[in-house]
Amino acid sequence: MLHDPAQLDLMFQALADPARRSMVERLSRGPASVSQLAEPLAMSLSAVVQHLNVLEASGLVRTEKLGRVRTCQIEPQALRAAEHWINERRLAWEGRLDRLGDFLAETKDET
Amino acid sequence: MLHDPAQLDLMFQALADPARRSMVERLSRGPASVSQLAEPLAMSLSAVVQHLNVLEASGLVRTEKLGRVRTCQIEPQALRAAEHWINERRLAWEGRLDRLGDFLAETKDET
DNA sequence: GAAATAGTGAAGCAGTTACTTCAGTATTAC
DNA sequence: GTAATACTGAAGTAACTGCTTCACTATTTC
Repeated sequence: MLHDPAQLDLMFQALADPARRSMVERLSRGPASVSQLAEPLAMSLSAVVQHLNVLEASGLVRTEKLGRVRTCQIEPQALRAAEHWINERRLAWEGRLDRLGDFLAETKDET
Repeated sequence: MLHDPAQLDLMFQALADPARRSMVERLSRGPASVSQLAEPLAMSLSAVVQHLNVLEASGLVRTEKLGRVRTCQIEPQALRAAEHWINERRLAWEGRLDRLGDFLAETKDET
């Protein structure tokens, strides 16, 4: 699994923009062309292509060009890597709280 | 659960920086003061405070000042919100793939 | 109460980001 | 082969980031 810090930078950076998240959202419902991704967004096609390049560089999206149409897909492994990083930290924190709770409960028993 | 797009912007933006992720990592092992957070980082204390403000604005970290020491803690609910957003999209995509697989399997049966 | 500690706030600055427009290149349709 | 489609690429720009330094304010500690 990709745990390269630079890759995480790129993924979280990519997800930090609402236009890009809406593109990921759209792609989570199935592949789409650049124009289809652009359609609901209030910005030029050029801007959408630039966002798409960010998503592709982050590894979250893979694209393939057939004829004049560039078709885009989600790369679920990259999503999983980002999810995993967050999950690990949250579990570490929650585990700590649990152990603290146990300790306090035991301490209380002993008094 | 916080699904405000602007809040997600702030959270992902906050996680996009390696210094801030390292601060979250440190905090996942327990609360820390600003100086303790700064210690492993090769930057001024001022810079660390600025990163901390970003983390706090995103909701990922909560801080409390007692005397002259500001103690920082992870806010696991915020982590969970970010995790949840990613998870939903990944599951949508994977569910789609599964249904496509089923469809292809059925189609094959019928021939 | 003087000195050390812990953090705060503002100004400044180089680099990056999120767009824009405009001009271009393939590919496909008629 | 002409026109429409689907992008692509470069240049420009305004706003935002991630630092720095320096001056400062509270709190402890001795």
